[in-house]
Amino acid sequence: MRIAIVDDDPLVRMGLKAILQSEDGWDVVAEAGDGAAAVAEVRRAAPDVVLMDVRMPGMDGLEATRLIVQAGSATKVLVLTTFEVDEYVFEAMRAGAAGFVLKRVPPTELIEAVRIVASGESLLFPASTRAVIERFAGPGQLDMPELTEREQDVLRELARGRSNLEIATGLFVSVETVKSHVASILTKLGVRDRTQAVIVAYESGFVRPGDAADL
Amino acid sequence: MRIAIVDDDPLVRMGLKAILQSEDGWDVVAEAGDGAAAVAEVRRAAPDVVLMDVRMPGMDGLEATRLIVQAGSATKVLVLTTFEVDEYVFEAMRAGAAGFVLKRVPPTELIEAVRIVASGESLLFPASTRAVIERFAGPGQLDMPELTEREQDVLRELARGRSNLEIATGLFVSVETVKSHVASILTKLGVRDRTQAVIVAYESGFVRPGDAADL
DNA sequence: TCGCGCCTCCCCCTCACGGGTGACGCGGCT
DNA sequence: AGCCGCGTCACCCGTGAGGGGGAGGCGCGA
Repeated sequence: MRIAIVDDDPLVRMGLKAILQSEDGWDVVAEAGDGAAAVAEVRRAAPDVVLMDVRMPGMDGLEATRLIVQAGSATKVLVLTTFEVDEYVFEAMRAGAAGFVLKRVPPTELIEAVRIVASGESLLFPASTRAVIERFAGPGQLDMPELTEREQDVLRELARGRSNLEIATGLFVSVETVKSHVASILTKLGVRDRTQAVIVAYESGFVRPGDAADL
Repeated sequence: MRIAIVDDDPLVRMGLKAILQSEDGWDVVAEAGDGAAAVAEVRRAAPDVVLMDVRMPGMDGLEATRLIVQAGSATKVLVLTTFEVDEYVFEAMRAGAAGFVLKRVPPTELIEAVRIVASGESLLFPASTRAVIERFAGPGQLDMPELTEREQDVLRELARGRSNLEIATGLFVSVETVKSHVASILTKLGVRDRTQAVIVAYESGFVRPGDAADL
């Protein structure tokens, strides 16, 4: 197992190195103190796993992760962080990280985490998993507080790509009524047309990918 | 810690019960062999955690999970499954499950999992986490193979709610060109209007919530 | 060399959409 | 009683959007 360690604090690097090299056959083949150096080192050493700190001077760990993953290397990135900032988790996932753990986890768990990401699987620490589930699956379905019940019905229909006429027949009302609701939705959401309304619906979590499985 | 066990196999229930009751202060306060009974038992016993099997005769575990979560109880649902079917994971997350683990995990991990979900956090086993990350963060950004480069550019603009004119100025071409690209996109995606195109873009993962952070 | 896909641009035509305005019945709140 | 939000429906009007054509340039492979 070939491992790279990226952290701006030399002491943290030493600590991690000591933990990881206690495993038979594990080798720390590269170290870096900032994102740019990390990208270069990974390109050079082609490790199996990179332990990547988030907060670093210069290029941060998330940007470095993005570059490493987009370079198409087989190297897996395990992001380490001191604080449980949800936004880091989402950014890290989008950057292509294979895992996200807290620095303070016990050595055995850290070793297990490295083993898991090296095998192609992924893991997040429990609080992040909760955040991800909430964001992914959503708190059920958000309820656009400013919209009335009926308006939410219409917005759901909009988000399924229905025309005003289709919505009207589906909701058993006249097209005029639908238009009136749509107009109200547009002004309340502060958008220009139905397309933007649908985008807001997706971005806000009011509807989620998977809701319109058909089409 | 008050726990409910839901599984159609009495032997599995016995096994789980034995494992969980080996912990001090942990009590299995309800059991059920199908989804409907599970919902009723949880309503009656109000346990802290439910271990929920997916495959069951009658109402399955995912539907039962949905009902339990939507009922607004504080009970956390930990879904157990024999096979690593990704689709189950997504359904479980959307149903509101707090965790998703394989039945075959060692007892210590199962106990740890129960402890985690009871504390309000969540966990998934590593293969599921990988699947979730891939689906959530996506493989970067999918590339609608049937669309040409330029058409993908236009679709991205559509997915940000831009009008034809805005797209034209943004891409430094004429409105006519944009209209022609849009027409091509609509026929290729087999949809009727730009709104449906945007929906397809979201549903297919071509764009993801967060891509249009503005608006 | 020819064809073909892609990108670009143009014209005409139709219509669903969206803005503006007004109206009615209903229920709840004061 | 009065008011107001909600849901329902209606009409007019302007315009953006989409369908159906056609056309030229460019690069690439047959």
